[in-house]
Amino acid sequence: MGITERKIRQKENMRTNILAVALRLVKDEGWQSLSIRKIADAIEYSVPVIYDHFANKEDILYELSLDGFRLLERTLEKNKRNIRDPRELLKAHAESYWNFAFKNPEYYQLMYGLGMPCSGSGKVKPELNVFRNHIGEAIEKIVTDKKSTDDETCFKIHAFWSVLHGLISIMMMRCSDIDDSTMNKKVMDDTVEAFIKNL
Amino acid sequence: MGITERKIRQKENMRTNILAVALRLVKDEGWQSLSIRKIADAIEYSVPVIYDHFANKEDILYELSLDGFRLLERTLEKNKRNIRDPRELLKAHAESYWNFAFKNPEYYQLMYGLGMPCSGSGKVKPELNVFRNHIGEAIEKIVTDKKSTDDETCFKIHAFWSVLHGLISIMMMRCSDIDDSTMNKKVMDDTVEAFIKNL
DNA sequence: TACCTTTGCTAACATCGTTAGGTATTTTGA
DNA sequence: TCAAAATACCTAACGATGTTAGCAAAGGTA
Repeated sequence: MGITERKIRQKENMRTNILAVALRLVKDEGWQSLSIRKIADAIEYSVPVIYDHFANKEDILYELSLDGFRLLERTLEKNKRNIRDPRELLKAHAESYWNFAFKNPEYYQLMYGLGMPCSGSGKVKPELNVFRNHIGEAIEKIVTDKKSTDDETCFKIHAFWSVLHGLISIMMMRCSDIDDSTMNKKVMDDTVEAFIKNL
Repeated sequence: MGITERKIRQKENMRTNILAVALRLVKDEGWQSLSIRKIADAIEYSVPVIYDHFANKEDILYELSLDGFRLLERTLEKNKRNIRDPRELLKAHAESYWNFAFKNPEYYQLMYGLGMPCSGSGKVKPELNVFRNHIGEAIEKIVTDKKSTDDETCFKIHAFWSVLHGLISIMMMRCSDIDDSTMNKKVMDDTVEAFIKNL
């Protein structure tokens, strides 16, 4: 039954093609101007075809955001494989997180609903825990040597995530402010440094 | 010429009325469902009247966000009047900032473009400096006693702002996560405490 | 009275997400 | 092999959006 398999492959191709085209449009023109009709145009099919593969526009955006999480997770996992010292690992994670955000601002904005349509009512994304899992793991390794309760560790993870996310999202919304661009990076480095010392 | 003055007053009334009605709609139904036509309906005028007072929808949202900044600034100024010890003042500012965000989530989301339409391409808001000005002032007072460069102070301000904003926006997007609601507050308190000690 | 500005409206345009319904084409089952 | 069922794909529409053109009535001014 090679024929049906080819059909399934074609169907999946269509799906990934829609996502790829959507991402391209977003990178070129921003979230605000992404429309179903533009996607249909770009894949050279009529509009309803898109609804054979996705329930609605939000679904497409959601799926794209999952791609973003997967991409981020891959880089964090690479750190984990390559770096054994937990403090160095934590620093590398922070750096990777930062770089991911500014190399893929479209992804980051979508993943965390920055300046996005309908992010408030969207599904809760379990992938938000990517950060908690990886950064958390590194922090826990550092902390186990010391005398810290689980709660305290959890707080540290949360605080750490917040600084990073705060710095990134504040910088993203003031992107015209070039002065801040070097400063933000330094603030992050300093904060990470201070954090690790205080663990 | 009392007549023309009355007319001007009426015009301003219309303007503030539009803003008030828009805010009400937003609080009731969320940003996503705010529309010019709904506003027109609520003020009992036809749609084009709104465009006599605002250039476009984004302009209305922008103006609303300025109201948010003013509201926040007022509470910070009240702190400044009432609290003299800079460390206590800084703690109070953080608390006020936090409370403002969760008492007025619509405002906060609009001010910082969380899950909002077209926030990316909007004007740069000089009012973003509200935080820098007030929190910065408190931090500087604490720091002047010590040996710190201006740059270091600036970094501290930025880092402090980032933790707060990060905690708030992360909590806002995971609003279903009730467990986090108490934790976040504690993380903030702890972080503020740690920050002040490290200044 | 004649003119002009203001005030407000109706109606339209273009775009959006989404869906109903139809027409070929292909696959399936007897 | 031939009818039936499923698939692939389209056109056309619905309702809602932001925005604007153009017109009518009202009020002030000369």
